[in-house]
Amino acid sequence: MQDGRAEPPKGTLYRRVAADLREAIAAGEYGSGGRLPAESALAERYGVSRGTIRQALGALRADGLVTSRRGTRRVVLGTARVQSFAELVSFTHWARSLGEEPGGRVERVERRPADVREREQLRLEPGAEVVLVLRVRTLSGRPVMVERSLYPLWVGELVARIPPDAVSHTEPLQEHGVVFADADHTIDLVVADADDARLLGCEAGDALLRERRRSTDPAGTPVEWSEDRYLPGTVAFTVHNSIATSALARRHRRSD
Amino acid sequence: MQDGRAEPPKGTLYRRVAADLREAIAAGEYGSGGRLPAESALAERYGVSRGTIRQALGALRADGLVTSRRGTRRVVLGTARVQSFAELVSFTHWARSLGEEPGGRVERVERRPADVREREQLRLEPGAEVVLVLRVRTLSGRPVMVERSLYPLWVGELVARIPPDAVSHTEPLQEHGVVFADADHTIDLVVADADDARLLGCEAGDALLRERRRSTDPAGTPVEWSEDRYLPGTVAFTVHNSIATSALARRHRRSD
DNA sequence: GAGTGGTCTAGACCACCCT
DNA sequence: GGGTGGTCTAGACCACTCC
Repeated sequence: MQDGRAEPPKGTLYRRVAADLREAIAAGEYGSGGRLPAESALAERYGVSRGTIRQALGALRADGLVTSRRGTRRVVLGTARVQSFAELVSFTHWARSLGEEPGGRVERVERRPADVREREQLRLEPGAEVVLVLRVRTLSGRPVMVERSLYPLWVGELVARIPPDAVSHTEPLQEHGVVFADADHTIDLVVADADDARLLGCEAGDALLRERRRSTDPAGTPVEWSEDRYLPGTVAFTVHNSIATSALARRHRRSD
Repeated sequence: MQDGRAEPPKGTLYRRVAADLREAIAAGEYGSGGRLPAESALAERYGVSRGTIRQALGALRADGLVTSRRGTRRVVLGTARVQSFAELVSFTHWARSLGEEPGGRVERVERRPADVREREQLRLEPGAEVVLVLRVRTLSGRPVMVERSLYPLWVGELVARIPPDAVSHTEPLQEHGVVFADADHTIDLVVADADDARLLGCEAGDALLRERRRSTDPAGTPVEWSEDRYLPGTVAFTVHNSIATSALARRHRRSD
């Protein structure tokens, strides 16, 4: 496709073009702050239509790699490595991508009726039950996070069958056809309770970084509602947004 | 455009269609978890091509309002209100959108040579100077955040000329042609230092929620590098991401 | 005024989901 | 097998930036 770089013919056209452009940008071919070739030039170079080029560039735009503005060529914003969705929803994927050894153990599994709020989050009928799983997660043996996950029964029954010392939970779920496709995240600060302190080896009252996450499958059905609490200094969340597409929001908290 | 709803003919076609669909979803016309009409049906209803419909639906997809999957109709994920980019980058915009009274005062303005890291973030030449502005931000008179912003000289000189008691800084900047178009955010937890404690009225050593943000203008030129520290309980950050487009990332912190 | 990205059209084929 | 969204093409016009 392009001279020096390997280009295995897999995936759709625009994904291959996007991957090629990503590599070129990462290799510094256009420099930081440099200008990309015009869409028409890229279309000719890759032998595809302008629409396909625009699809590829749209992906880079969403990742915050390039600008786009009418009247001028696109400008390289940065070379930031973008993590996959799996690395976001799965602690195990994330840890592995860091070269760290993910671990963990299940502290508690509980099946009980869902309360009003839980039913709303998981879009369940009145009287429906949920499965609560409390886990400690470790990086290379060091506890870094406490995870409280809530599953609808059809998912929870699969989760409950996973061995307590299994490293990954999303992987066995995938094998049973439970796919995570969309997630809403809320990030804020919370104070460690007695459970957190015991499991993480900190003091009750210490501050923890909290991520609450609601995940749905490709059909839009909620499959998980989780609250993760991280020890300070172990994790940071990064987001890119632009005047065109903003997925990040800042929310006020009066109470909760 | 669509019977009941007001539809002023402003903006591009696909934006008008998107706005109309957003309203319909917010009004619960398809229900939560309900299915949208097929693209072809929408194209006919609005009298536009399928491509335009897809552009509109792409915007809703990016906001996490609907799913998209080959073979099935789109499903409504939620009705979440999406905040504008301005509400994210500007404290003032954000506060106003909450119905709160934004306030603040400048504590310190300082012009000095940029160090290596600052030069890298703002993409400046060796020897370049920057302007540092330290501000306290309030909601309805209550201090909630300390902001340390770094500007390249050409922006900093404009900022320095803004009255110290001005509520908004981004608005006067906009009037001088400085537009914020893209931003990278990093969110984590940090411990309050003596300055933070004094300005926010907390204890040194207390935990604060930190957001670091690098913003660029439409041409891709860095215009601001800021570190904001929020009192616990005053703010939460929310993100939507999907297997298709992920702008959020979880990063490991060994040190910083 | 030339060059560039943003928008829009009309049509085609394919991969996938469902029944 | 029928319906659906995903991909791709070829062309057109326009709004904007910059020289």
